[in-house]
Amino acid sequence: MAEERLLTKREVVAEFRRREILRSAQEVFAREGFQEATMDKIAQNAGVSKGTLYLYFKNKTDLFFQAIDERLNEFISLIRKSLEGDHSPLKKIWNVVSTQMEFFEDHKAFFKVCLNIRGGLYLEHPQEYFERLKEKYQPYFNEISQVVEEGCEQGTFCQVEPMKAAYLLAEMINSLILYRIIHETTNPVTQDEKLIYRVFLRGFLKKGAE
Amino acid sequence: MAEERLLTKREVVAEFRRREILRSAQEVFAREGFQEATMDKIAQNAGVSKGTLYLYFKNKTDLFFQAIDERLNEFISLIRKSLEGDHSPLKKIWNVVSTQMEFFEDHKAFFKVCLNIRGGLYLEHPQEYFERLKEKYQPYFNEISQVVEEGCEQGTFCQVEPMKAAYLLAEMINSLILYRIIHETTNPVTQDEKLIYRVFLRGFLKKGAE
DNA sequence: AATGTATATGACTATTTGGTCATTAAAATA
DNA sequence: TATTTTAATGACCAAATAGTCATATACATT
Repeated sequence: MAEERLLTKREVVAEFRRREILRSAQEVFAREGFQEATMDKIAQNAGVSKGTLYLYFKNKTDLFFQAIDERLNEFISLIRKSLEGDHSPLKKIWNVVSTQMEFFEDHKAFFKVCLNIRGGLYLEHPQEYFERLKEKYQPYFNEISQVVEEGCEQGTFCQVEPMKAAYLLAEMINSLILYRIIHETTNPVTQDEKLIYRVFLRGFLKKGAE
Repeated sequence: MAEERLLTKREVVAEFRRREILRSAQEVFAREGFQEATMDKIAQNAGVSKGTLYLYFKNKTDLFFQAIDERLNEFISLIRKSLEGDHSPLKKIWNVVSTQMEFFEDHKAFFKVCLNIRGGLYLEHPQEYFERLKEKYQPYFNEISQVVEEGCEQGTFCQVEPMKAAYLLAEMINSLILYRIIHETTNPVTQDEKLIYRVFLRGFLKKGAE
């Protein structure tokens, strides 16, 4: 049996603090955006002093991106899981659509933060962070474009630059999430999922396929 | 003949200043985003002192939204013009796609500002401004959804919530503009216009129509 | 030309806030 | 329990910057 040192009380508390700060940061950033979310608010919300934030995170930007990182990992891994196994490209597209729509339906605040980053922050943050995030997001686009490529090879989809198709799909999904947020729609997401699925497929399906 | 008082030198200069400040603001906001664009930078860029900015605009937010307003008007009126006359819904969709893609191809910086607003600023600005902007953008969505509605009535398009179709179209276009920006694509936009047109139409066209 | 009026200026103020650090408290260790 | 090590605190600092206002300048009017 491996010699597993028990965690000291110190380490347990530290881990707990870290998580509590991240949770608090996610909350405040989502609610107020980057600028309005002050370190004081985040600290207060987490029930620690401001100084403590700096024991666990280098600076505000660092905290921000670590807070996002977690959720983004969760999202990416959900998408990955939904593409496991050897389903048809059609089925995989459906899985992406429904996974993403449902995820953001449950995390509207996080969705806003994502838009926020894409639109604004890469003007206002060190390039370095934006690059890292882009890298993080890349697998998502890669997965989709791979599915499209499969579809092309199998002759289900018509010839198209797979990455562009991936962008199109991603934004089509975003558009309806945005629609739901702006119009405060509450009816089931399934309808919207079906709409996107249909439009996307019709757009890319080869005549006669499936 | 109406008694047209000539503008005094004062008034001419004032109008010139106003325009020069707006132009400068558009430039700096587009390049640096809202936060990083300081009033000092804008003033310097316009070749006036900071105090002068406040003679013409209430505050920074006001200047920002007025700067956007102009471009947005230009955009909306281009879209409107492209929809004038009684073309078929198909032709109109094509006009929207090509007008929008070409406009933003020429105004990438402004496109970023738009994303910026949509994503972030409505967390960080007085609600009031966001509402006004939303109102401003509304005609765009109305025009498109009207075209879709026409198409439905004429039996060209299949039944669909027109406003959702409008959102979908708008974001599909955005997605490829974004793609072009991120991948620094320089090949002609026409290809991308065609792609969107095809996907959108296939998605919404009734079987057998056109 | 002299006087009055509107505009421009930029040093200055007030505030906000990210980040620090000397001090205190708590936990590990001997 | 005494001592050492580590973590937490929050008053404090420095920098940035939106917005102001007394002064200076340019224009209009008589």
